[in-house]
Amino acid sequence: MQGVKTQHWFCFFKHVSLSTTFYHTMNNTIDQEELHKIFPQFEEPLLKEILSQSTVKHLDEGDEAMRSGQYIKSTILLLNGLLKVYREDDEGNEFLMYYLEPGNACAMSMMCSARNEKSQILAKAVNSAEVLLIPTHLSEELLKKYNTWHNFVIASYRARFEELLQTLDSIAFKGLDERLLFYLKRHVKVSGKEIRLSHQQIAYELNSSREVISRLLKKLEQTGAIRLHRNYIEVHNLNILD
Amino acid sequence: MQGVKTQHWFCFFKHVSLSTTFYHTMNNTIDQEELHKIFPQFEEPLLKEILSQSTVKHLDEGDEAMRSGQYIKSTILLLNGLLKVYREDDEGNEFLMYYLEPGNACAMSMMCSARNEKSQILAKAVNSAEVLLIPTHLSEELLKKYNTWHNFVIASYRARFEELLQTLDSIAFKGLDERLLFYLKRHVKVSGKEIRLSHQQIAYELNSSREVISRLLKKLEQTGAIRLHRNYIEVHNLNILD
DNA sequence: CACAGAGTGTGACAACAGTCACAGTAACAC
DNA sequence: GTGTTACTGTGACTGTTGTCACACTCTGTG
Repeated sequence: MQGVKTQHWFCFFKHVSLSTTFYHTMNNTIDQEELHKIFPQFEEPLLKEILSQSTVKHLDEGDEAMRSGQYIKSTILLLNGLLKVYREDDEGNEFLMYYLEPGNACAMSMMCSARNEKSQILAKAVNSAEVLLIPTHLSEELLKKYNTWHNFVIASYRARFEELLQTLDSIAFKGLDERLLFYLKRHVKVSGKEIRLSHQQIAYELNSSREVISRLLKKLEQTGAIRLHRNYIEVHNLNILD
Repeated sequence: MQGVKTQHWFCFFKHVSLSTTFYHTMNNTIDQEELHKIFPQFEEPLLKEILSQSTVKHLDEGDEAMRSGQYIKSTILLLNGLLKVYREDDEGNEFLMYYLEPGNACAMSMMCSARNEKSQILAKAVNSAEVLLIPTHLSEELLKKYNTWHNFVIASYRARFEELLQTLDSIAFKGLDERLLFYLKRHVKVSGKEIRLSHQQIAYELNSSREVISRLLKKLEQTGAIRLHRNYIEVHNLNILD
């Protein structure tokens, strides 16, 4: 099992970028106007303060924005691209908790950096992505100074908590078939109806095995909800069975 | 199944209080000194502000501090007693997410009240308990005014998030045997080595069935980790298998 | 073209957890 | 005491998921 996973690891993002090929600035800077587009709720002085003290970090496909056990010293905001956030156990198993989209903040980074503690999760870039790193001390200052920022932080906590609860629901109460459906729906929401993943990759993110996922996908195809191809799934209508 | 659960529901807290019979003030007030003992990190002016505008609510065994779908208009702090926090699905299944102990805050209540949204979880009093209800507007004020309060809120978010992640781990990665062990350990931590629960009640909190739990407990007894009695489990050493 | 490697399909089997039926036992009311 | 009820134990069975073995297909490479 571990062998399969390791093998899988290296090819994991091979096909993901084929469909999501939007381009972005390769230089590690961002101007106020761009930032405003991503965070329209932030007022000008807040944007200025953020820009003056933060750094932009570029992530390539598959790069880890934060990993288990790592000390976090910044609040992480996603500028563009897509991050997948995983939970992993001691044996190297992982499963997907939720996605982060542009304009989202990583709740764990806020919590960890505020208390100078270790990360408990793993965040990986699906495609090329850029994150904004806001040093802890600034983030703390902003909290007192800007209501907007404070609300943003609280909202982020809540949003992530709720997504986590949804994931928990699907694991605790649902069979693998429904979990797969939930997974596909979420994938469609962030990446569109062409899912360019192998069955192995999906199995991996659901902490299951390829054969089982293949069988369930086959069943789904028979309902007409999806169409299977090599390395890619065409989604027609996932709400058929609701 | 539903029938069993309903039946079970009414007798759920029957035996819980036998072992945990500490007593507390029955009048719905609390003075500054008491509050300081529970929240030693809060400075005097903060305690005074909290006391001046908050109310104490008494909960009897089994009362719900918050339930799914309810609008939350206060931040909930636990003064004494013990709360169990559950997640429930649409079919009435529930499982235990974590406990709240005196000095803890309900993270969901903070998030919900701040945004005037509905609760997504269910919190029940294990034994008699008292909670402090802090109106939303005060909680918001305190956030800007007191660093201590702000840190407390952030710490609460983080603590609850981490406990949730632990629960998630045990569901996602572990078999029922290990989940049971995890459940028992946590129970011992908050309520001591005499677990006054029926197998049915445990099954319910793990979203499993009585027979399965009985079997697993039997196996555990054979290792010497526990000793089974009617309506109560005597814990010897749960770390034997680690 | 042949070949290698990744991806997919499939049948057989094992393990685990949930369900059912029923028996036995402790606690309690009468 | 009897009877009732809740709690516990147990064997048989089922369904779902994970595992293994292997065949087949697609794609890219030399």
